[in-house]
Amino acid sequence: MSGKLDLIYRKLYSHFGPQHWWPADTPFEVIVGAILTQNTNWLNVEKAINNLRKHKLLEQRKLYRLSKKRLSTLIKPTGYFNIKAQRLKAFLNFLFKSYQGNIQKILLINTRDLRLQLLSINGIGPETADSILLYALKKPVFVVDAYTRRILLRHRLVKKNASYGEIQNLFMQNLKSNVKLFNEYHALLVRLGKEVCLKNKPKCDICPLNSKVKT
DNA sequence: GACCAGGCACATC
DNA sequence: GATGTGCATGGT
Repeated sequence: MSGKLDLIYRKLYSHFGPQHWWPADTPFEVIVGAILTQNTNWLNVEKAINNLRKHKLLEQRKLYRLSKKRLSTLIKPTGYFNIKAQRLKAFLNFLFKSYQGNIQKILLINTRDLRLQLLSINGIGPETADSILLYALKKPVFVVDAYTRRILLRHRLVKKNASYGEIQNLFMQNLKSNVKLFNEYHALLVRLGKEVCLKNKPKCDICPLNSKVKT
């Protein structure tokens, strides 16, 4: 399997090139985006983030002080705005109550414990926690999302009812543990899912995974 | 107008 | 542990 996952990565990278993830200026902006993008098109997330930026609110202390009501209005374009405002507030409460609002301080915690702490926050599930760990905090954790699952299923690399953890282990046990690799690999799977895997069912004729690696 | 998007919590069986 | 449902906007 390890060779297979390496091969897939090489095919994707040679086909699409680097994806430059995560599109954000600061770790805090990554975290906000990770919560806002739950089951939501990224274009809608950008509108919400730009609303926050425009009002100079894209900073943890400012959002911590902002009312939930006002926050939900600003993030309206993402959909689920009430629940997402609550989830952002839940994360901010965690950040300020446990780490005085200082993201550098949470970097001192070992990755396994930090992941458990993130998962204990209401509104942060496995994908959001892992996105925060990998893309905001640069920890070598593989992110599994709906595209990843769909693509692996399509190519018969996992069984239909595989859990999040099983899929994550598949990558983490068969690839070298490397932030840059995990970053690019997940981004490439999302790119593939958006552009190819959904639009060409069931044969996926133009799927780059069905072609030879370019040399 | 239907369908989908870089999930999650909660209820129920 | 598996399955179903609510949350909601904007693009195709």
